[in-house]
Amino acid sequence: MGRRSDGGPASGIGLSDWWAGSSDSTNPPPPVRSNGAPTRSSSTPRCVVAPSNRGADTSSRSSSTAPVRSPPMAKAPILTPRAEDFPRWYQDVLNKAQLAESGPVRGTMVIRPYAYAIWERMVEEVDRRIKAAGAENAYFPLFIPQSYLTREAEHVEGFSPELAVVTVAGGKELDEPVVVRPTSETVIGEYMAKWIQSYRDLPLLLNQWANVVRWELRPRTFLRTTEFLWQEGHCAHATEADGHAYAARILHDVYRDFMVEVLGIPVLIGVKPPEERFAGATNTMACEAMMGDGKALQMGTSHELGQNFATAFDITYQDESGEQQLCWTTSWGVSTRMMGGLIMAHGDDRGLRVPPRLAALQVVVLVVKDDDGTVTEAARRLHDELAGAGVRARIDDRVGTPFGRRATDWELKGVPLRIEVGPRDLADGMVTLVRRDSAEKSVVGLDEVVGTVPALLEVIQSALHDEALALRESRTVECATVEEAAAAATEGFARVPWAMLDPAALERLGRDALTVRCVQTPDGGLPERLDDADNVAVVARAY
RNA sequence: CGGGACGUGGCGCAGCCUGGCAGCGCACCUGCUUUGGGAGCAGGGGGUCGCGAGUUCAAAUCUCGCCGUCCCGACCA
Repeated sequence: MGRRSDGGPASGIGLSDWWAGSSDSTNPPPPVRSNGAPTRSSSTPRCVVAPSNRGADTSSRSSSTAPVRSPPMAKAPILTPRAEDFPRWYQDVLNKAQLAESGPVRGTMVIRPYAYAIWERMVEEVDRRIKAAGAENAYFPLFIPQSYLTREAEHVEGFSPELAVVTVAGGKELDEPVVVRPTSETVIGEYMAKWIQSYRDLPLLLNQWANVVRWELRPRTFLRTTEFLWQEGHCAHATEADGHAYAARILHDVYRDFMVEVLGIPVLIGVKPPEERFAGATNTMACEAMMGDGKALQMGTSHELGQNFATAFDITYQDESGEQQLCWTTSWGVSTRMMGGLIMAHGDDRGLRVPPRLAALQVVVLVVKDDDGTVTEAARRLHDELAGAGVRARIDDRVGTPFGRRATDWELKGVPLRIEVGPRDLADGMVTLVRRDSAEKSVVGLDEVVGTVPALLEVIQSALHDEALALRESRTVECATVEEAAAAATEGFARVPWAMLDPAALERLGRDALTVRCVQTPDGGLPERLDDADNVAVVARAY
């Protein structure tokens, strides 16, 4: 939840060969809108929401024999190569893999079914961990009285520029404007105050899955959108130590565990410097990941709110000795921004690569061609067998569509493993397995597939993780001076002594759009105090 | 808010300067041939040219106004 906190025939032509050759023509960018987003002219708005204030390898059946050549007239790349223009590549992936597009209102997005299925998998996995950590799901309203926001000074100040405020509803001016929630500390605080009477009611561990709205000036699909989906946990604890421990536990056991084990994205954990704290928090901890271009993305945050909200909303309890005490609250969240992280951390020049544990679709069984129905039938049996073994699989038997088109499409979508079933393979009782992460192919007996696939998926899972980790390590530099850090952070992460970063140093870094992403202990742990002498700051460019 | 661009079938664009039947690529539909890496050929459907006024025999094209979008900056993370 942090404010703003929150991826032919010529049988020997490798995809990389296609690109090597020429072609200037990069695929057109996707700016989506064209003419007329219909302007609604209906005169009586029932509800007005206004922003406040400011307004193949492949191919080759065996790669070893693939002749290396770059065809003179290579086809245009499907995607803008990552190295050429990373943001454009990102947009191309969103479009070509049919992940998302922008909505009619600036900053909004439409999440298409394939991407939404991935999001649902994220929700499943995160939700399970949240419940394991003891929190319970609940739901609080989208609309919040504006007066609630104003009760916590820093909170309002932080959020007011991005609020969408409803001033007219039901055909009338409202007596008190209502804000569309940018986060729910305030409403939930109000109810926590009602529900908590004694120390026996603590800790109160709540979570909700919801959408929130923060009016953004520079939206980017998934990374920063005006409306996004997330999970926000809100807890009340008896002591500061309990709150701290729980916020840290969420960061470790829910977020980092999910990101590393399921998303396959290595993340740094650390404490945010004061300027990057959530509005109203006394401490903000975060998971930071490195994207394919070396920039940092904050993937999740966990906050200690001290007694700020407890004071503002009168969240108190009676302790064992009968005294009234103020609670210590925490809040934590991860959002659809993780979809952006997934794309940018794992995507390659062929498109998305979804790690198998996350994938809503792990295996696509592709019928290469079929003249008499036997191939499709064999593919179906294989599919059913895989599904029976718990593999999330689907069949692609659209034999009317050329093989290459279908193969390319599934690669764009990043399905971890493709099983090609064709007449040639089948004649030998074999099928071809093609890994999305490495493009490696292997030929396996029909009856061995089910025994092979689950383990292979795990191999792919760790290969993706390891690749992301290797990238991060290769682009992380230990620095002893601010100038060194400024140079290193342009390409990746610079680790510098936190004690060295006085205001002048931060100012210097800021000139190159570099910020402190988090502060860690020397071995990468969560520091107990921000100002411990040997703390290390991770400096980078950030999304 | 300052600066700069751009609005033409679903998407990407040409046409505008020099007014005269609204075009191209992709996508889509039909048929045939194809199918082990982005199919080919033939045929076909789809557009009040952002909106409104003006000039003109005639406006996508010229003029004025408005709206919208994008980029850079600012702001914000």
